[in-house]
Amino acid sequence: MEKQTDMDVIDRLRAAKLRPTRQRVALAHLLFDGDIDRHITAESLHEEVLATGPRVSLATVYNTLHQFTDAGLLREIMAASGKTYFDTNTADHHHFLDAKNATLIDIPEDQIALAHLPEAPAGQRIARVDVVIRLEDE
Amino acid sequence: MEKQTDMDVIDRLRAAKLRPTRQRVALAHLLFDGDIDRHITAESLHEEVLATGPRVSLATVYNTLHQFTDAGLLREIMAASGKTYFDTNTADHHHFLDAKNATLIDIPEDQIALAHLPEAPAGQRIARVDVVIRLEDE
DNA sequence: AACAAATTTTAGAACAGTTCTAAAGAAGGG
DNA sequence: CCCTTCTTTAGAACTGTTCTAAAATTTGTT
Repeated sequence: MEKQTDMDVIDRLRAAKLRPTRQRVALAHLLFDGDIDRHITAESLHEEVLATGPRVSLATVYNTLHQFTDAGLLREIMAASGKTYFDTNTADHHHFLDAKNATLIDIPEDQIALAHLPEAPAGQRIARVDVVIRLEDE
Repeated sequence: MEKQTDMDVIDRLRAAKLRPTRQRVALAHLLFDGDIDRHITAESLHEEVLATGPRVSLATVYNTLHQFTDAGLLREIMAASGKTYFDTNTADHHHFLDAKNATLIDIPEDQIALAHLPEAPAGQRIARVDVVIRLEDE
């Protein structure tokens, strides 16, 4: 995804039924401009927005991350280490976890073949399959 | 694993280079007697031990869970929901996650076939692969 | 059994990450 | 513009976990 104009971002927010406030526009630019997949935490995004954009409180960053996640613009990652990570790549894919550096690395979905999955228990269905490959130093 | 005598448990602790204190013996019985795989948190185990055994502080439960994990008697599970879960089944296996009830269900390893895995990044090796199948209501 | 040394437990404080609260501010529609 | 609704905010509150320093227990040695 290339650098977006404010208008692009505003449309995106409107489509998600979120008012395009100054704060949300700034956060959306940070999250969705550029084409790299990002793994961010509330704290890291907060620091980032403070460094460049308008003043945004940490509470708003949390609110916004959850709203974006509910709207399908972000995905919450099953993280280690107590912190919640959000992934700007909402396609199905998996992760390497470098526990020592608390870092996640994307693995494209087609690089892992899940040959057969068990049945979900009665009354429930599979929402999503997450594979986390934990790394350690050689 | 069947109900163990204190002696069984004490030997197990000694083998892990842990002094068999009253507290650790009580916790080990709760964790390892009976043959069901258990998914516990520090808090849940603390309540359980208070209900039946000697007084054990929450700090000791945390300490013990980490010591048992380091000794390979427990495994820490990549959980959702901020809480840390410990699994008495230390064999390779995977989990269903019922997010609504914050419950984990074991999936035997042979019920999931991981056909091919990507290479670990240079200088690192794969420590462990966790598959979490997130469930939702039908 | 008594002693000293080493380890463990403990209560409570401290801490990190996240959510809540209630008041002030901004956005959208007539 | 004005009114209603939604959003942001600072700070308090909360949850799960770790830390601290003192008291208690365990172990090895006599």
